[in-house]
Amino acid sequence: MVHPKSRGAARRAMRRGPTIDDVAELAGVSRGTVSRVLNGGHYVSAASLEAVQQAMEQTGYTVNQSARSLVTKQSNAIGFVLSEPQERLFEDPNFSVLLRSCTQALAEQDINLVLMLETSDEERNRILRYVRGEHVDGVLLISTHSGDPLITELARAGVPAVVCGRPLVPGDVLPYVAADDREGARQMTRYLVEQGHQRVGMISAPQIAGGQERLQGYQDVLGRKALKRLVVSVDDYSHEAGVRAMHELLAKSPDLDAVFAASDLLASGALVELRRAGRRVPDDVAVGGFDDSRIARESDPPLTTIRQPLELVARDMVDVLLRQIRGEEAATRILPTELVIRESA
Amino acid sequence: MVHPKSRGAARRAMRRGPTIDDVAELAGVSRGTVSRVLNGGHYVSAASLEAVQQAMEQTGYTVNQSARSLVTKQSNAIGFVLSEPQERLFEDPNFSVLLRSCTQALAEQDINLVLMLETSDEERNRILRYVRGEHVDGVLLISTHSGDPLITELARAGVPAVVCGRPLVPGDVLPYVAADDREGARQMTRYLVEQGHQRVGMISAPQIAGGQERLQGYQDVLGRKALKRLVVSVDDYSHEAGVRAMHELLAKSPDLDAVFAASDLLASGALVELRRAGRRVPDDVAVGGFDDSRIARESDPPLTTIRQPLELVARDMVDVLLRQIRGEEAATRILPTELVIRESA
DNA sequence: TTGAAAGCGCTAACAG
DNA sequence: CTGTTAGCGCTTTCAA
Repeated sequence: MVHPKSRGAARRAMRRGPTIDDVAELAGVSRGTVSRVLNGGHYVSAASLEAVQQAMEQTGYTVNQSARSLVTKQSNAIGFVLSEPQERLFEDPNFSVLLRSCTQALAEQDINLVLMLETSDEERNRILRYVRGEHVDGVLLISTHSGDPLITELARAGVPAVVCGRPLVPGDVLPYVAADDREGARQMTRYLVEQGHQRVGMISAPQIAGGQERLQGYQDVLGRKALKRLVVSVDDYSHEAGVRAMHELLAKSPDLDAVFAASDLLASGALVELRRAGRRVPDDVAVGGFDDSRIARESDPPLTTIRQPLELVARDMVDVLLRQIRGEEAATRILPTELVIRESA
Repeated sequence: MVHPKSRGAARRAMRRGPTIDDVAELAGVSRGTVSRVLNGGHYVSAASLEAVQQAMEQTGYTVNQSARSLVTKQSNAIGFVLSEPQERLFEDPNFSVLLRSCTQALAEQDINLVLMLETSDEERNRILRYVRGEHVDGVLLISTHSGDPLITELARAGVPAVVCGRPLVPGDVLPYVAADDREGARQMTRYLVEQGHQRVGMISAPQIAGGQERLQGYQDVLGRKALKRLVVSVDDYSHEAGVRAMHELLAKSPDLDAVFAASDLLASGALVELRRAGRRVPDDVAVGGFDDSRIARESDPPLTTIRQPLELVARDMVDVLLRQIRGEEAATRILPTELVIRESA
């Protein structure tokens, strides 16, 4: 019986796979030729190519990415960095969609995604060290709160990066991909008004990515000044904040007949509070959300909301990042939103 | 003006950081000594250690993981594989918690998490190739549906791996970490009975991880035979399935006064359907969920549910996997659940 | 079109 | 305790 301590090491040693040399030998060519077929097959005769491919098949060869990276300085991986000081973002249903879509888009190009959480200053430094150490070729950054130092640090380090949503730091230091938050907010506000609602309130979260724009869109339609009493601001896009904000709004403007919440999560909280207050939705108070996330479908009643094309945002982020890595032009992109009418308004 | 194509390459070349030799030179020691401090600092004099650390600081040195991996055969990364043929799992709030907690637990050990989605047979093969190619040292597997081929393939390949939840394949081919689903279901069922409910129905999902056990727990308390009319089975843990199942259950057993749903998502669907049917919760029908996920707090009314210690599950998965990688004993672990009483029952 | 050879940056013996 | 050295598996000149 083998000592347990040694089992892993033993198996690991056994498991060492075929190298480029094994393939070369079997194919009867040099190591250089095998490398050439690995990298596009240019300047290789048909015969050699055939022989090498067969040999690779036979041996079950896989490139050793470490060896390759050591010389090419490319890791074939990108970092997906999530900045979530309040541990909140991870619960956002939008985030899941984004992460899944990015992973998929990258997998199609055979690129791997390594997930990193910026939960503290310490972690941020770990991430920066890691990224600067060329462990990843670039970074997809999901940053929601204003003034995230990571954005400027990444930019300063010259690391290829793209942000989701307009970065909440001064200057356009990094390219970003975002939905057209402002126009989306206009769409919703206009719709609410067109439905005949006289007093349309808003639950806004100006410090969260997109929050400014959503508030501006609302103001674009309803005017900037006269609405103080109809707007309540919260700190994040959470359900709980929605509950509290709705409570406050009802207190300030008991006569309101519609409310636009800056996210579906917020809207779902508003729904709960409205029911508790004995107001029917949409008959007494209409409710509009933003995001068209899963909860929009699952809340009761289902939410009328603004759809953000998140799958597209993800694909575009990946596209912009890869271009940037290749040294091509990488411009910010703004994607159109769409009104989705359900039962809440 | 530089041609755009070359910009990336140029910057990349510039960015090449300090190597172990630079540090060695600056510290006035050999490359071997630097390597030693990098790997635990054993057999190094206090003076050398000090000098090296200072030199590392000064140069801003970071190890080149590729070079290291090339010789150690360890990638310092683990794969987090999510098998989700129906794209459903990613929307499960439990999954987010699991992913976040695993990422954090690994980050604490300075290990990176690479995320992989098994969305198709093709993707599964890509994952297997990748894993066999030693790109990761081990795999954390989240597999919910029965008969996932990845489980057996991973086991056959001899890759260190641990599954979340009891794997739905015959034989214990891989160690796993799970909450005590069966006992949790008993806790809930008992509670419902103790509250005086006479006809306790169940919405079960026997094909999903933990689903069998949750049904068994219910049957442990209420008896196996007599309850056919009170149990409805669904295909997954989704909200929509909950709506449909509740509808069906109400049709089959209009007199039921409580229902235990095998997940919070399912329970939230049941809540919607009950309201539509004009039944008050908990007065007419009490509802119990399972998971204590975010929705349990956010649904209306908040759900009485069974808490799964997911953060703990995640930490234990990481622990079991790392042990396995080190060649130590790696045993399956079952974690206790807890009844959380809110307003729905 | 191909082979030979020189590293990439690091770890792990091995002598000292 | 420390320096020296031999690779790890691959890409990439450079000649041929």
